[in-house]
Amino acid sequence: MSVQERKQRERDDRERLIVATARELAEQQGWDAVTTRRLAERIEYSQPVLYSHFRGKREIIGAVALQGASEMAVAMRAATAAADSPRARVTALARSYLDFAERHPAVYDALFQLDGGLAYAQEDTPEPLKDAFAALLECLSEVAGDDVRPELFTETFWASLHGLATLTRAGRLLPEDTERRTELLVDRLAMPQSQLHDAHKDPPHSK
Amino acid sequence: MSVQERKQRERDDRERLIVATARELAEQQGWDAVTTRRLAERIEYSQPVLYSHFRGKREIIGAVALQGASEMAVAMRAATAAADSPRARVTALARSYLDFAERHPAVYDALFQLDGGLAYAQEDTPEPLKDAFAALLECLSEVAGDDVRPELFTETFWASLHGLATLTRAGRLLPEDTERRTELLVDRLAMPQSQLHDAHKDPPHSK
DNA sequence: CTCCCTTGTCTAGCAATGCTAGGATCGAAT
DNA sequence: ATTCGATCCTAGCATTGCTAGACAAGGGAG
Repeated sequence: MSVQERKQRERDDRERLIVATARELAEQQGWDAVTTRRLAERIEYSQPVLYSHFRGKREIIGAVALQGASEMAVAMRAATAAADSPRARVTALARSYLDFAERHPAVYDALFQLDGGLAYAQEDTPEPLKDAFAALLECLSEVAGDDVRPELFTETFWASLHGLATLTRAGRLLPEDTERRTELLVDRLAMPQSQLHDAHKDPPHSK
Repeated sequence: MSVQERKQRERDDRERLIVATARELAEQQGWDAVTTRRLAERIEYSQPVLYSHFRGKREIIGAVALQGASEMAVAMRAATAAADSPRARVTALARSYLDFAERHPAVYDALFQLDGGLAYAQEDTPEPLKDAFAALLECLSEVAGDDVRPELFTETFWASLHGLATLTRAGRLLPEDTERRTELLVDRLAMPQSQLHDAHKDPPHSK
């Protein structure tokens, strides 16, 4: 019995090695450089071994994505915990999100840019993904305002951050103004505390 | 001399045919299906012909992207022209942007998702791209507010739209709430007319 | 009208990709 | 010690982007 356990443990180790190596390779040279051959060579096994752990390259990307989602959730919660006002929390959240995307571009790609074969916004969405969204939701609910569902607000804020992250990384936006764009986003999107409970009374519509 | 002109004309026709076919194929079956072989077969030439017009697949994607940028600029200008208040113009702009992304996913991918070998946010950025950004800028300058550079505001708003567009199309966001998310974005990001000239007096900061 | 030579096109092929079939090998249980 | 099953690797397939080199067509000079 113990021998089977050992084998299973070795198998798990190897699976972790595969994911870690894929991630490392992707961070170093981009996902295009992550070929099954190179990956196999780095883990010092032959290619078919990869397919005994994962259905294919997609699932490997998916595994990296899940790992990244967990880390991202941790990072965001840590960042928001250090701030003391709702407003400061949102700023910290936004910074931490964009910082993660910038420092782990390959992981961010695996999560949101590439096809990792993961289900999103559904029941069978993997736990780490739900949790990362939950981390966003926890912080952003505070400043959503009374006139919008917190989920809807979170989705919108998240999409904005995602847009900033991807366009910047793709060279569509110059990185110098990232901080200013972040501030703008937080300033305008997040409801100031004072308006949180009387937003319905005097909505600042012009017409 | 006339014979050379004819040849050049035929060459130009064929180039247009290549781009149009690539776009069509991409819209029908996705960019993955756009292989040099399939493309060559559809235009009824051999693969090397493609390389006498474009350096490679990337440049073909780039050509589709430029075409798309022009069309997008036209669509956005048409949408905003029909509205009469700054606020209505921004809403129309946002809807038209997201509508374009939804109806021409392949073109949108060529523009912002794939590598078409184009320069962005630089001097040598192709004219159609600059113009598409200008179309955004024209409309959004009106509601940027006094405390932000119009360019910065446009970039941020654009990034938000881009985030919504990509996350929705990738299945990360459910399409049902698109309209509500758009409204939220416009409501919060676009400065209401009334606050345009006294935003500096009493900024709604909570601290 | 005939020959040549440029221009343009195609056939065939290369290296790299994701993925798989089939055989070889190793080790555990009898 | 032997059998048998799990595990792994060699070898290969089809497809990809891209290119070299052969080949043909057609205009210009004699």
